[in-house]
Amino acid sequence: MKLEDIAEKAGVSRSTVSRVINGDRYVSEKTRHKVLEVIENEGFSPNPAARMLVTQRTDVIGVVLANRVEEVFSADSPYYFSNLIQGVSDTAHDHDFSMLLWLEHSRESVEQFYQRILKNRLMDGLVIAASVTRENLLLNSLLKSQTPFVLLGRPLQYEDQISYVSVDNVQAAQMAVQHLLAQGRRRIATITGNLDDADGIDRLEGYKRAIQNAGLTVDQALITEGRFTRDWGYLCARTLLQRGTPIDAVFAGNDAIAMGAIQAFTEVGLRVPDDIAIIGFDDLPIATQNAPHLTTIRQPILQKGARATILLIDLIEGRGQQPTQILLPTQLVIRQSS
Amino acid sequence: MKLEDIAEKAGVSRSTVSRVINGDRYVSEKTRHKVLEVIENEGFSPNPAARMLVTQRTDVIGVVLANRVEEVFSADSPYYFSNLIQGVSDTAHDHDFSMLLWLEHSRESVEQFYQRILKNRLMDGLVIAASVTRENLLLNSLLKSQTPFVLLGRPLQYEDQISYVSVDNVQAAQMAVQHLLAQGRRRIATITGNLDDADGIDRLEGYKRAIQNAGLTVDQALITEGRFTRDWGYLCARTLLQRGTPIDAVFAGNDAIAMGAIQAFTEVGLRVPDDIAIIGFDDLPIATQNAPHLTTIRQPILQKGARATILLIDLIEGRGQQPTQILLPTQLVIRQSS
DNA sequence: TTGAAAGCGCTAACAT
DNA sequence: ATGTTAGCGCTTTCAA
Repeated sequence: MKLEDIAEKAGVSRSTVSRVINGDRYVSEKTRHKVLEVIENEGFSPNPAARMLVTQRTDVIGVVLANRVEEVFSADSPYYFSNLIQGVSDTAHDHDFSMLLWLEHSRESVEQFYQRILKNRLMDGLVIAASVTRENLLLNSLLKSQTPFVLLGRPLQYEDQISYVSVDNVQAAQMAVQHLLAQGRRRIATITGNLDDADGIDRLEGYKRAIQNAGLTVDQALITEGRFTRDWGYLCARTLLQRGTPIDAVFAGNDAIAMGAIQAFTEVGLRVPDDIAIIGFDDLPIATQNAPHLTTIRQPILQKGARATILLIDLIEGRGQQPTQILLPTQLVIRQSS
Repeated sequence: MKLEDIAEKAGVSRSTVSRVINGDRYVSEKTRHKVLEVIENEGFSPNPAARMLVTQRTDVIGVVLANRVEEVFSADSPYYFSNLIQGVSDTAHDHDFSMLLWLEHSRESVEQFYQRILKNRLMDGLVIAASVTRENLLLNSLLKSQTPFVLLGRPLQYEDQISYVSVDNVQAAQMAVQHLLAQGRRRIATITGNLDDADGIDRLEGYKRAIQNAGLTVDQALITEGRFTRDWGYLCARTLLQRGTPIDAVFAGNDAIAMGAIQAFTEVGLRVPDDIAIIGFDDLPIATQNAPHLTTIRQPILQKGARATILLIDLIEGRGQQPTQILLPTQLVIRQSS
């Protein structure tokens, strides 16, 4: 079934059917009705390939989850990326876009992965959720080819040339540590997330600022460099314990880290929050699924995906040409662990 | 940049370039080399719209996650669907397909959702991960239009006309309950998953068979109908407690249910496994993230996605026309909760 | 307000 | 082994 068949059945020309489908104003009510009726009866929808070929638009966006598979969807935080995708998906479909999902294959290099994406010409633009150190190839090619894209998270390079959506990690981390300070804690440690990632870097920066603003000095013995996983949280907490430096609170780079840390502290008989307070970041479901419920910073994950997609579609449709940066608000959620 | 530009630079015709790109045998080594060199230099890849238009193939598959959003990606088990998607994605890309992801929008009806998918003509076929009661519209239309598709999970209708990949839930559930029986448990209750879903139905069936095979009688007071979520597990466990019927073990429809049940039992002072044994289904990460570690049935989630995709691509490419059903093996994983 | 016709970039049948 | 040519099903001038 094609346009021409509809045209014939409706007694009009191809062009008129096309006009009806595309909402052109210059069609009489009468013919419009007739044509819509035939389309409805036949359950017709236009061939997207033919349309793409002439319009040079696909109405498809790509979503790139560029962290290594195991980190993205494995043990700890599938929730985070799942919600991101849901936010993108909802918004995309609101604007009649479909969504091509790109996941790194376990048996391929990052370079191959990016090549695969770049070679695919089925997308009008990309939403990229990835730690950005590794994707110079991707970012460079995209910038060079003028392909519209929006980053989820602050890029470490070209910050002013790139549209992105994030939260104010520095400010949020400060808020977290200030909360611990307000509880009377003074020996506040931190277990960072990945420090090749703006989220990790900025949260550490916020920690330091809060400590300094309180008139304390930043003590390297209180800082452990981890990754955004539960296992790393566990390991880094043990490292802190082994160092022997007294601590009465920990600011964790995210909730997964916090859960691992709680486990480590609990195992050696420390009580949370009595002996040691813990605060996380994200407010994932795991935050409230075990005792003690986790005090944490809530960030609007779904909205991050949604706003990024709106931004991308604006870019694709030629609205708002210059790079835009959006920081979404966060919220301190006080529970039992602090 | 198009085929013709490459042709010109390589000093050959459009068709020859096309032949090289599509691996046609009838090209001399010399020209093939020349053409590939130009393609490489220019970073050319062919316009998929043009190719689709003539080949009537898109090399795109769709993945439909048709449960309500909240159930798919929310609190409990994003892990399950995430891994499914990863399995599909890996396999799709092995065969040079891209993957269009379909998530139900929070503000749309199932019917609208399915219409949206059916109207999109950008896919050669579909992998459908959904409880199947609700998608008569989808299945019917797909069957009628001869669109290739593969179901993840056994369909409740048209079972012999439909290709699907699942595990042998009946047998697996029997294995689970037999394990409890072997531990000397005799008052074995079950908290089912959704009973409008083949997984839920078949696991209940397996439970009943195991009970009967052991010479016991199925007691309705030991059966609670739940859903595949932690919350339902919690609620149904409380229901069991309120009924007052003595129980010494619970077969949960999945791990999320099991976790909720453990919480409910622990809250009233029951010890797992001393007072009550629990067994789950899936073997998600949550199974080992809290004490006691959960005894459960492991199912190969990634492989489910992978096999379904292979099946789908076979269908698309005209191999193996008749509907195929695949049941993947499961495994009893004995841990602390039993 | 409508129709005729050109052309988007590719593949594949046919010719050579 | 390579080139020529006719579409694939749409949108979009241009003309009427």
